[in-house]
Amino acid sequence: MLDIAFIRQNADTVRAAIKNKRVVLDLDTLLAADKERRDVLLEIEKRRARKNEIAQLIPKASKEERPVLIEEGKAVKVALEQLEPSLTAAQRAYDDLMLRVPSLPRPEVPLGASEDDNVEIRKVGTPRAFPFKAKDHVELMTLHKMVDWDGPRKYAGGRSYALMGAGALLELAVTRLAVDTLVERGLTIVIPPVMVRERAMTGTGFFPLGREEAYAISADELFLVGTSEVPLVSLHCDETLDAASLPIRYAGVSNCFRREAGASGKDTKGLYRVHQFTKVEQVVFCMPDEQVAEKEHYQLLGNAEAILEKLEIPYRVALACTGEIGLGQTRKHEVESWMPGRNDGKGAYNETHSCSTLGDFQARRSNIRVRLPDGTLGYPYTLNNTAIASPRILIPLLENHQNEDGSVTLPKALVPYMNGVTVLRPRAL
RNA sequence: GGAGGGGUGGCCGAGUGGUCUAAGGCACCGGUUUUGAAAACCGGCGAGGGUUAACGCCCUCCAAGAGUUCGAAUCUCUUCCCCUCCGCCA
Repeated sequence: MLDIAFIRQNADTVRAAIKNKRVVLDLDTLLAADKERRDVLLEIEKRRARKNEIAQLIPKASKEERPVLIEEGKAVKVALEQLEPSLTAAQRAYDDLMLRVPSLPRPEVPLGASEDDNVEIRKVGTPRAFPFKAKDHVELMTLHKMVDWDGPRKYAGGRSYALMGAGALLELAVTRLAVDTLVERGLTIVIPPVMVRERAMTGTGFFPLGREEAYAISADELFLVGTSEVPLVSLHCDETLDAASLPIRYAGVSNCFRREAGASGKDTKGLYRVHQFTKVEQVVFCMPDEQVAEKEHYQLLGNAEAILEKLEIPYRVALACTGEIGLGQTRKHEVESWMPGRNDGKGAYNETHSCSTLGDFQARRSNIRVRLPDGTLGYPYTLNNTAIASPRILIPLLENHQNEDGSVTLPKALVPYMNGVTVLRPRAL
């Protein structure tokens, strides 16, 4: 969310952001709604002022004056009752449009419409040249009996799966490795609620535009979160933070739920795109200062890279273009891990992490403020980045570390988390 | 799930239909005093919005929403949250 005063004064800048971010929104409709809302408000406030005046006069009025004032009070009340619905309507229209205004991309964000316009920053690690025919994760996991593919699809629907045996152990292991890495780096671990109210979804920017992406628990008016970013940011909703308490750095561990509406038929094979997964997510609140935020941003990125390096997975980092960054994001880096089995076995870099700065977008929507050193109130900046998301990360993990016989040599860092096992061997049928 | 008690400014807390423009205290900030500090005394001290060149003026906010009334922190209804007890339960 942007400040309406800012929008009024910088309409062209905002218009450009709307266009570059490919958001569907007519800014003039918003500006008109804002004008309408203020016009009606002015009319109503005039009458409310009179209403208050009359209420104060009545107790002091003489016997003769009193009935006259009460009559006028009644008339003002009726007038207000007639005007108020139009204020409610104007306010609602305005609020709805305001929630659709994107934040402004940082100057370094490249202009572009699709991921082809993202700018590669660096590649780390070199994809292996396999001297044998490499298997993809579906083959490997089937071979190791790491997944039950069929049972869950019967009782839980498409894109369902059950991690079994070594597959389940691997998820716990990479999760714990990520958690330990982040705790060591000073983040506070949080296991938050995964069912939240609408305000948390709206407050973090996932609603109203991403509504169809979330699972709704209608009986209780709750929603399943698609990332623990939602409850972690909401942890401080309606609060005024002390400047001294910033930065606040959290690492959330949770299951994440995504309907993948609009992705039907896409990535249906294997565990790349699923409805339910486990994720360790980093969330930071910092002072509203671009330089501070930038430093935090690269720290979050560095944390994710450190985890990938521990897992010995080759990856690349790309700066997402304007068309690829979300409504609230002002800058986003994607970390793409090398997955040898993708792209018909030719291999491809695919997104496993996403590192974003959101400026004050979420803080404004979630009503999170910070007392600045000069005594005034401001909105803290928020940032987030994936630390690990499983099972997606198991794809590059297994595919990159496989051997010709289908066994998988675990990266050293993971061995302690797998109870000392160094090589996973296919289970005999 | 059942019964009961609560929710007032950063915190504590008074307030049960009209001078509530929310008392008082604590905390905080400024000043006087002091070598400095403390204490004492004096003053200041919430947020959001509208309007204005500015000073200022106005509106809204006593958990949230709706209602009664000329007028609501106060009365009614609904919801949320906290506490106590009972029930159920990993």
